[in-house]
Amino acid sequence: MILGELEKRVLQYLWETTEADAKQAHAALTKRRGGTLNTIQSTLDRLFKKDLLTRQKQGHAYYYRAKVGREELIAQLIQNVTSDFIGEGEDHLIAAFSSFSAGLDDEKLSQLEKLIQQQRQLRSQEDSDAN
Amino acid sequence: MILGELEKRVLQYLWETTEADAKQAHAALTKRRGGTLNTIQSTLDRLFKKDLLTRQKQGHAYYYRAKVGREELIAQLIQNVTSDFIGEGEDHLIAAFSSFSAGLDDEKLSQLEKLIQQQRQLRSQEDSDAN
DNA sequence: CAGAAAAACCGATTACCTATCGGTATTCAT
DNA sequence: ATGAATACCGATAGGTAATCGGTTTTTCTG
Repeated sequence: MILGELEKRVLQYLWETTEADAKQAHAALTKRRGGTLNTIQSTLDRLFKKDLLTRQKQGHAYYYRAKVGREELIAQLIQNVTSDFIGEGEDHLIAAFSSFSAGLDDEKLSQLEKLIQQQRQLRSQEDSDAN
Repeated sequence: MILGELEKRVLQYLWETTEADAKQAHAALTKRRGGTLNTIQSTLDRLFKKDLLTRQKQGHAYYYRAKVGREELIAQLIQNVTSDFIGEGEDHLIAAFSSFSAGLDDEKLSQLEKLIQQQRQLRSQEDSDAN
């Protein structure tokens, strides 16, 4: 799935704003770029059809919300763009790490390790929560 | 940068084969999909213009080689597709990790840690090599 | 060197997608 | 019911991949 320039901006806007209708989005996004309400409307619609937004009618207008968070979308995009190059049983992140590792300095490596620890910690907590 | 379906196949073929001209690529790729030599030729040319291949004339034909390896390309693609969502000072891999971590089991986490260790080791070796 | 063969190159077409916007149909509130 | 607000539809422009026919250029060979 490919995201156009405007679609990306709309998504980012919705992440900030939580919820908006076409009019609000248009007001917010058109300060620095022109374009009619209709353009925003069809962009929202496209994103909705791509299953990236939810919507709900309130009064006249649909109110849209992002259905996926930033992290989740990033994960989706990475999978889409790399899946053709990643074989069965191979993990996307592992492949990504192999791709990036050469460009990482010591600090970044440590940072990653910390994140891994955090993730582990998070899980043991969840486990005890479940009991 | 977006890669079309055929472009991806051609790249994968070149990673396997190291070097090939249009004719060879056509022979290899067209068994299961039809298409003329010309199609392969223009695809090779497009990839060349995208700076993903190098070429060199030998006899009649250009012989093409992949200019980027698989890992490198994956890294490029990830950066392209995510850069709009990643702020200054934020690292792509770190962001990717955040995106994927929820989907990783313990084994994958350990695998990542190992890779990080390897990367560190690799560096200390390079350091001593340099001396 | 001339002619033939091979491949590159050029241009057109099709298909798909985003961005854009005008015009019409709906819907809602009063 | 009527008018305003919004959704919906359809058309257009612009970009890129895939496809392929036809022409030009290059290279090999006799």
